[in-house]
Amino acid sequence: MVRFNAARGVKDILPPETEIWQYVEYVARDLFGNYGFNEIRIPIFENTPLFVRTIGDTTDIVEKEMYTFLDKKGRSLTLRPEGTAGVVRAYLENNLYARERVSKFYYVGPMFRYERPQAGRLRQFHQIGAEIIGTDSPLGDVEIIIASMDFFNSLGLRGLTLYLNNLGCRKCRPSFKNALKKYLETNKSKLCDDCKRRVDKNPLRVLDCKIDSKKLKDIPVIGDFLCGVCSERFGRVEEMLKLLKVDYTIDPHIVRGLDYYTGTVFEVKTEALGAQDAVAAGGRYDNLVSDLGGPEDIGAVGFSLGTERLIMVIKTQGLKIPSANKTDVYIATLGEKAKDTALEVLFSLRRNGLSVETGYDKKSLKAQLRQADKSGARYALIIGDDEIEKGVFILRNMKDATQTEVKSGDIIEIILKRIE
RNA sequence: GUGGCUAUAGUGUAAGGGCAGCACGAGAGAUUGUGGUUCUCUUAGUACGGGUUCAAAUCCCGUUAGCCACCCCA
Repeated sequence: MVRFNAARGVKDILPPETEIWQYVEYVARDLFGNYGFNEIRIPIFENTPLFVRTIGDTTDIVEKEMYTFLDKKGRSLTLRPEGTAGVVRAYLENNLYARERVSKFYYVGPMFRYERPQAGRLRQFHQIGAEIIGTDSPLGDVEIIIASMDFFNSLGLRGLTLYLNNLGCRKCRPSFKNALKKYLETNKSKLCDDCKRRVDKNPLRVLDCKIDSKKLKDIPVIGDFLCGVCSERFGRVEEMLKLLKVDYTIDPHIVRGLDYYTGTVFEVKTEALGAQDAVAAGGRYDNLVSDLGGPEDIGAVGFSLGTERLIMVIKTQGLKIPSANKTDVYIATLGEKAKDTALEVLFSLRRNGLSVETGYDKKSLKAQLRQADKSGARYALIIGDDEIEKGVFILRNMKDATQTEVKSGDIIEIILKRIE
């Protein structure tokens, strides 16, 4: 017997875990709504060049992690590995910059990266993200950072740390990059093999290499190279965070794996997971809109969080989530006539907004009540042939095991009254 | 992509060359039409493919998958 397996690195999300997903997404919609973000729904796949251009052709994501395929007309398409590129593409394609000064979006959905799977690292995973496009104000940076922290806090997460860095802008980053490159070349012998490759291709990445970062003394620090505008803005971000009493740690090793980042970048890490501890990350990307052919000087900032990782933290910290979908009434029947009556009552109760269950197979009353108990129903409605003769049903309170005969004609009214 | 660990009923585990067991779950029943506790019964498993051996869940090889670290990141 051949059985089918899910593809590697993908996961079924089953009840009751889907309740956590629904709750997390509900809280996200509510909170981002309060922050002025509107939902945007963008395609799962895009033309491949969009991702190559925005994420950067020497990044790991583009070099080895994309699900890229040809369609029947030979076009190269790619399953989105992240959300920002698609959002910015949609923003430009729909000329949203002409419609409003600043656009704020959030999105929810699956992303795809061909990586070796591990707990918290899947090939299809889910992100919730938000973007502010149309301003380079430090207030945007702070809104994005605080929206993400508030989101985690409102779910009750503990043990999170916010790490912050600044990557500089078009003006100041090149001088830092050159200094770094020069330094790395003279110290090349100390580097690991991966980093030796990076020196030419993407020197910034050496900064977050765990092997080398400790060995390299007096390596250039971006902070010393920031131009006036960048350091002023970053100072303002720090001021606002302090004013709002948001704790953070400056970490010069945060460089991000996507090339479009400029200025403020951040990661939120948890102590509850293993090596896959980044639960959210983001930053400013002031050049991306113009790089994709849009107007100059449209600043933007955004972040995304990994839903699977978030839910892992929720589970390991044992956080409570409100449970939904409780059965109100379970209908049990006795006899043949009762079946038809029960059928009518079942649907009319449901049409009155009640959550009602009944059994599918012929079973003893005992078994039916057992099912009722298991379903968590507050009431069992027992419909028997004898009672039908008298024009009544038996309404049993499952919690205190009391039961009363109620007139069958009044059943909806009575149950609605008791349930509320 | 590199290195390592692991794989036994739905779930969690035991058996470490010689009869696959336990707990939970699920289903049925315990004097006729009344749930939860208790008791009884039933259900269901050695991931897949090879090899060694009289004999393999157990040893070996391969595959697949999960996990850990690296890498990377959400």
